[in-house]
Amino acid sequence: MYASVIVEIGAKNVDRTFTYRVPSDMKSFIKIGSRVKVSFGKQLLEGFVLDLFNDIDSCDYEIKDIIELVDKKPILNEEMLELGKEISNYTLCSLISAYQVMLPKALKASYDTNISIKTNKYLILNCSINDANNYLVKCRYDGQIDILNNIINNKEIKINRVDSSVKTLIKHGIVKIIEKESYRYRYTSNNNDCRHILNDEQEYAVKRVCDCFNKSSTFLLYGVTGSGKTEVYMNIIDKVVNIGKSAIMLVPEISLTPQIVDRFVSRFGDKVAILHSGLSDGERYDEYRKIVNGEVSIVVGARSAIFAPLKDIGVIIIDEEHSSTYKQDNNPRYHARDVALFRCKYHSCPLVLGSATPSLESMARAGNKVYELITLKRRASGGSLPNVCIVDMKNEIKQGNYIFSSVLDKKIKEKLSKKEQIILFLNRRGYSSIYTCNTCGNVSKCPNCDISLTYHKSSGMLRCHYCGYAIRKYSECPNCHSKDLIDYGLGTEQLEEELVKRYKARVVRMDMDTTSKKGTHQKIIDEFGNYKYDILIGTQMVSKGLDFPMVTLVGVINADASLNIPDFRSSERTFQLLCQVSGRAGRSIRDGEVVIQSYNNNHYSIMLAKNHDYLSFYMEEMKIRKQLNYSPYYYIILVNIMSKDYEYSFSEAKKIGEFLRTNLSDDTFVLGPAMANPFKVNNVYHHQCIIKYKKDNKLRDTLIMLDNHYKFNNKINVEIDIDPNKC
DNA sequence: AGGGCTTCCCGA
DNA sequence: CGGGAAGCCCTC
Repeated sequence: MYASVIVEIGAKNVDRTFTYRVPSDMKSFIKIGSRVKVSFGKQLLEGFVLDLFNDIDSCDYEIKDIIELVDKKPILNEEMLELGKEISNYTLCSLISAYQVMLPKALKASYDTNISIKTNKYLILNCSINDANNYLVKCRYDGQIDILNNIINNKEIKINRVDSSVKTLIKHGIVKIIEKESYRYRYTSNNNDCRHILNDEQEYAVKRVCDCFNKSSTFLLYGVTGSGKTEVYMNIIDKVVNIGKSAIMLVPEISLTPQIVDRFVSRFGDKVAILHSGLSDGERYDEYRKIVNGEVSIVVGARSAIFAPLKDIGVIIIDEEHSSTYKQDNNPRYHARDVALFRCKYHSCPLVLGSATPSLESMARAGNKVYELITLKRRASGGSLPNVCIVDMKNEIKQGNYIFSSVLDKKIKEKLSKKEQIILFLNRRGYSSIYTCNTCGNVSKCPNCDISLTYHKSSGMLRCHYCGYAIRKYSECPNCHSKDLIDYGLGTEQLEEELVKRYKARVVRMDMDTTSKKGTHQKIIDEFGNYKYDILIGTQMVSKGLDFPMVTLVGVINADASLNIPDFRSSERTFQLLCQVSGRAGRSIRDGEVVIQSYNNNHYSIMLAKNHDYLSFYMEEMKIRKQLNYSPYYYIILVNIMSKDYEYSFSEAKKIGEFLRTNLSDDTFVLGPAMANPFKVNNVYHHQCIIKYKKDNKLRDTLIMLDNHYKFNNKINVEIDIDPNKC
């Protein structure tokens, strides 16, 4: 018997199977999808069996034996084997990396991982109850009597160490030790299961999806913030579980840790497995094993949870479907939505995409009846959407208000006096983003990247947010030795300082710097929820999923930050962000207010966010996308050209641009090459070409040719990003 | 990826 | 001509 094995090396030139002989004692255990150890050249590697066959035509190389079968059961099931091929094909990544990305670290093919299954020891009877009772009668030792009584009452008891009483009991054949797998991660909910009665809109949504349980249809659940989408999801999942099937629920990473998980655990208890980036490798492995062993029927998690090896999936739900976190931004660059579509087809079950601000792509598909649109127009609490006020910061600056406009200032004071809570959003961490010399104009820049350094006051350092480079803040210009240095560009650290100074308020800051340690994120949320603070300030992290009834004011300090990013989706991102942040206010009976400060207060994505007018925004933005031939009218592919050698990078980029233009159809657009933004990261120069196409028969072959041409070239790295997040 | 084998360049 | 670096190619 022979096996086709793909080994753990990710390089393109070994991305194929190699033939190994299956030793006879392995024959009855080895399966397609099994993980094996093999010798490959001089090295020992792990790999996956992708095929098994009995006979082989003569071959001109010597076939080696498989050294070891790593696990009792195959790691990749039939669905995963197929899905891997699909991902590799679609994203042009190596097949092995497509398989590896689906697995937790403990199960990846990798020779040196050693994450073990943790077990607990239990004592059980090793004889009949009668014998045990007889022994009890004769026994004179309290220790043994306690243990034995305990076992008789509880069938088994957990032990941490084997003491002399236990040893004696074992010696007499009365009890024995068994080991059981234990799971490291245990999420306990602090809340009770509080179900809400569905309103008619929610009822209808649940019914529509449940009517399609055996079809692979896709729904777009468009519901304003606070319309009770989560409640709809939970009702759908409840029904799925009741008919004996399983469900996957994806949420964006940042909103995962706190409140949604809590609601799921309190409602579904230990039927739920949770997968997020905060888990250690061991914890993740354990959650994964719960799924494989069929002990859970619901998986809640971030992007990679879409690979959860549940059997018999009844529904997949993607919450905040517009979120860019669903696209992996390194190889393999898969989109969780695409994987979900594959899996829903495979299991013939519905896919639900939910959002208050659906991506234009999804809304357009709903418009074309590819997805079925379900709308939730009302807030579930009956409350109205918060009142949004847009402030023109150009005027405020004239009055000397740089950070807080007079409106925001007044409202902060008002809420503080009423003991209500406030969330302030500022999408920039650190103290100030630019540190510059007033005499010569020299700006502190990262030597490795094309980025200015951000001043972090707490550590006294200037840091690069791209590569991590940091230097101590200097007080003399390195260029002209002037001491006249200033910093500007407000960051969260400075905002925090200002708030404390001005309002004497209790302020807590949530950004990458304050949440890097495990558990700190949750701690901040809990403490803010328990009213230990008046004001929560933060970056992206505070924009999604948080639900605090006492928050009645949300302030956006600088709405322009995301608008000024050179990307065709920046308007869409800004609109989504503003709607989302606004949605944090007034989630209970109290009315909420939102203040948005901006220098572009006439921009449509800011103006339309005022009235949460998604549909108008959709129409407006679609016009622009149509004019500029962008998604969803055209599909986008980004070709990223990276090299440490600037000249070489640029000249190859020009060749690539020409190559694409000559090889692709006439109605496909090729833009560039242009300098990427940022242009230099970690001393690597980035150029890019953008392909915009509707239908192009030559596309796949051309991209594969391009990919093959550069895969052995180690002076330059060419990456092809299908349907990129940013370009 | 990692190792062996070939090639190429420069000084003696 | 020799040695060492750089490039090339193979791994069942």
